[in-house]
Amino acid sequence: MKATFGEYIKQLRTDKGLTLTQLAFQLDLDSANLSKIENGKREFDEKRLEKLANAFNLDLDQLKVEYFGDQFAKKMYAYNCPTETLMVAEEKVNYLKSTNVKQGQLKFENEK
Amino acid sequence: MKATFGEYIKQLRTDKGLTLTQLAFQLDLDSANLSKIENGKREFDEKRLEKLANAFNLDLDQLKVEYFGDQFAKKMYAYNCPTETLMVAEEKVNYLKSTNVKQGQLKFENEK
DNA sequence: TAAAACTTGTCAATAATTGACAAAATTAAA
DNA sequence: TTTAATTTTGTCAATTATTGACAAGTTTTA
Repeated sequence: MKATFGEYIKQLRTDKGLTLTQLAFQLDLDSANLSKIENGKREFDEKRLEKLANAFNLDLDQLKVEYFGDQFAKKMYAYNCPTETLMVAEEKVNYLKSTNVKQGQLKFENEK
Repeated sequence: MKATFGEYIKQLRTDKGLTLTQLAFQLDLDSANLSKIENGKREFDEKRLEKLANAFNLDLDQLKVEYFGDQFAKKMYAYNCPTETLMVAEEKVNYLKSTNVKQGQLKFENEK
């Protein structure tokens, strides 16, 4: 397993024999900044997930799994959260789905 | 279950018969802003989790479960992430723990 | 109906993220 | 080796997001 999403991208990129510049172009990103992302010095912005999926012909859902799984894990690790946290997250997301909360009602929804 | 962390705070607060002003003071927060937090119009800042635990004599770990569980759920809901995301998160956090990544190595670690 | 409690709106101040570029370091090719 | 390509690192202004603060409104309660 790759520890970070950055390493995951790097893997994809090198497997396909792309240079940073080439991939960065597809992601509408500076190659220097892509390098930082790959090396965990910057975050990959979620607004580029779709472009990333396109670049490598990946399933967007699978990419979300990798991306957010990584985000959550880092948070958990940084804040030393009990594993239970993820169970509660699951309950809550089911609850949200079941109540079908309107867009914009939750603060998070405002994000792009 | 409470849908949001804000509602959870409100519950705690009203159960204890505190006013917004009283709790806000303990959290070093403006009462108007606490109101927004309770109503999901603002995020509760993680740096105040400890104060919140103190105010209600709660276990900090349990609070983290509620807080981050809520955060993750909202993200998942907003971005329509597959449930699988949480499994991957669990794997990854275990991986991080097992490799005992040094502080500061991960971008996230820089946060307070 | 007056006071207390709560909510909402706004905005400047602060903080975080981003894009951009230069320059170093590393790697690959000739 | 030299040279070119690639990658990494550092920096910083610009953009964007979050926060604290306060005023003004509404709702609740005594």
